[in-house]
Amino acid sequence: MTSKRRLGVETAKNRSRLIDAAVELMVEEGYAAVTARKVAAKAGLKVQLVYYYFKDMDDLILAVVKRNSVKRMKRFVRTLAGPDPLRAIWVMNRDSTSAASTTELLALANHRETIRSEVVRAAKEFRHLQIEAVEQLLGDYGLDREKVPPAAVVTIIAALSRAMAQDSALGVDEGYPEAVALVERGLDWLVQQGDGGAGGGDSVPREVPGLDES
Amino acid sequence: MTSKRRLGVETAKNRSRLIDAAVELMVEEGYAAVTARKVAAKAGLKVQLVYYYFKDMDDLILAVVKRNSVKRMKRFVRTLAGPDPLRAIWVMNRDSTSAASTTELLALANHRETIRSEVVRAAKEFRHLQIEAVEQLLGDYGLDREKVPPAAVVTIIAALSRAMAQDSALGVDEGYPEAVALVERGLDWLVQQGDGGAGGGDSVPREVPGLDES
DNA sequence: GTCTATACTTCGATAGAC
DNA sequence: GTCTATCGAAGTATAGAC
Repeated sequence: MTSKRRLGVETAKNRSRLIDAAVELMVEEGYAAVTARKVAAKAGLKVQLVYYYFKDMDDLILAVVKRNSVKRMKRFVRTLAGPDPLRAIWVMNRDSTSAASTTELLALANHRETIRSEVVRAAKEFRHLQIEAVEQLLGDYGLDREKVPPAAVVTIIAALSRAMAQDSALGVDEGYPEAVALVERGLDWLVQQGDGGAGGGDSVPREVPGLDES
Repeated sequence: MTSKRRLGVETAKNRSRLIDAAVELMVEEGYAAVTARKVAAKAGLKVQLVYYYFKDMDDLILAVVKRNSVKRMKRFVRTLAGPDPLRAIWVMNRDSTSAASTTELLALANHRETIRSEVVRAAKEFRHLQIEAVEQLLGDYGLDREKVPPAAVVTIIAALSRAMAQDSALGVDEGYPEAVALVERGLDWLVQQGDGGAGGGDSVPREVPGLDES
């Protein structure tokens, strides 16, 4: 009813190519460069195909966001399966391959409602899952939730990771080595609480965490 | 030599208005909306004045970035003058009035070289000054730099602040109350080391910082 | 599904009169 | 310093033939 033009299948090969092209463009040149013409050119297709597969440009961007969310969730589930999930979460967050597109998506979400709601939805879901996982872990370690709130740990780790990814993309690394070292110390300590000095093997306990009296 | 067109004074009233308009547009609609026509319209001026005062659009954006840096530096210097500079730095970083433009500028810096170098320059300078200030403070408090590295403290605080500002702009606050509380606890503890339980008065020491054994 | 053709808008940027 | 006039390039989106 709403639109005269009516077509566009979901699992088509060219549709996927257009999304790929859009992601590349966003990373390389920024969201402003994601135009129908450029996307089509990068995908080796004609402009009109963009409008055949997507309602409009917002619809294309939305597809990019969703693909992004799905990929990240899959990685997260895989990550949790391994040993030392706490540090795995940290490393996963630190991974900066998707840092560039995250920055762009964040900026985009501020100004386009459809994008915003999807970004927010995915972010909340992801955050909750991480908190839940860490709650479980710290519980297993027998740690007091009051002293080491899982939500705080996850949030600080995520914040530091994102900032580091954003800054290193620009070539700014001032302070990060020290910050990372401090977090690592904290994680060492947390994990050490867990295996009680028996299981792991190569975990080097060292001392107390970061902010302790001298 | 390079350009035929040659004019544009630095301290003109209309020049400043154009920068104002550019900032507003960037915050409200994103950097892609900062076009010569829209900026002029928002400033109530004719399009051509944009090109009279600025070499090109990049030049305008650059002016926005510089104004931003200067403003932030001034706030920082003011901030350091007061009592409890450590917490003042934290509060200042948390301030989210400029969060929106920061997100945009960050995204922009990834793709435009002239913007990037200025953003990076300002970021590094600012970070160094903060680290220096905190080093001084923690030194006064008689704290061991190995246990509480100033660079790590500043970086984590800045990272958490930025992430929180970005997320709250979108309406995501999951985990932040807990993270903020943890940081506050840490700051309480640090400051407490400083005034030895004498000076301040209303500072409630409570206990040890965040990541301590139970 | 894909292409041709096309309408309309907005953009950056400049030349030159006043 | 500001305005009129003007380019050409690039953008979104649609209609309709094949």
